[in-house]
Amino acid sequence: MSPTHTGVTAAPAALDPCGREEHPDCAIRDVLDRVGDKWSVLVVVELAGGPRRFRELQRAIDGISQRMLTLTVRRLERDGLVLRTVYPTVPAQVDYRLTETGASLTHLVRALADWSLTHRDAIAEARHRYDRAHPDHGIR
Amino acid sequence: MSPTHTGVTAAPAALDPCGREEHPDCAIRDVLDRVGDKWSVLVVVELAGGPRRFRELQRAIDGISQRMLTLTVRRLERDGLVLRTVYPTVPAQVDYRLTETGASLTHLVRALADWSLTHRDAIAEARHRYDRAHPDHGIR
DNA sequence: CTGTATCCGGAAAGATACTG
DNA sequence: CAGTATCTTTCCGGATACAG
Repeated sequence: MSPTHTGVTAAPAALDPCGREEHPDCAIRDVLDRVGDKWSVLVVVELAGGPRRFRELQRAIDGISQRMLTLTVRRLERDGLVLRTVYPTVPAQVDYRLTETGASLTHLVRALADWSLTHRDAIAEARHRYDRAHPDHGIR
Repeated sequence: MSPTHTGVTAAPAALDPCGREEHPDCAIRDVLDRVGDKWSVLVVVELAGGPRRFRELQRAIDGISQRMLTLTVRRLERDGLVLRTVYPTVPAQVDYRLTETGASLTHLVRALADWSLTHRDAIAEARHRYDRAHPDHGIR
């Protein structure tokens, strides 16, 4: 029961989000680095509704720049989450759709959204309380 | 069936990860901004194993700086995911533990980890294929 | 021990112009 | 339409010093 949990069963092990805890590269970090950036999830969410063309994505996502959309879909393509199809028409036409792997991500996204919806009010309250208690704290 | 899905039922709506699609502030983005940063998840993961003191967290997380740990736990505290308790001993002693809300996050984290474990090989392969096909592409 | 306060370098993001 | 190429700005994260 020592606070430094020297006993084998004293402290429950933390979650092991990694395949092998010996391994330094954490599995969770992998997902997060892939999905945790500003735009990837929104692209996946949009593509969950079916194939979309470049401009459709850009219009749907609101606020994303051409550059960021390009980078985002490229990364998703590279990771095998999104399939990019070019039709040799003129002007060029490209569509993006989720692969099997990418589609399996929508479950996670939905779980994320559910959690967020469930707790957003509690979180907003907590923030207000904190901000009132610590007026000039520069936390973002 | 037109590619621009002008029909009402032509294209399945994308996932709605937001409470009200009218609302601009997306729920998912909220979670992601909170949880998608470099360290928050690792802190939550560690705290899932029980309360930890500042130094314990820092030692456990490996690579995190004092500054980043402070910022991370402060944000988590502000959002009501982590409870910070100060014991007026000398030297000061502080412990952090998950709140109810914070604990509920561990489910998501586990889901994230599971997904990652399941697909990491496929993703690694996809990357190698992509990188072989597009040798000098500067994608990260 | 548990932080706060600065400073700084580099990566990410945004804006914009241009091309096939 | 679907990008690429640049340039600029912003901000995250590390290092360090110091304080309660």
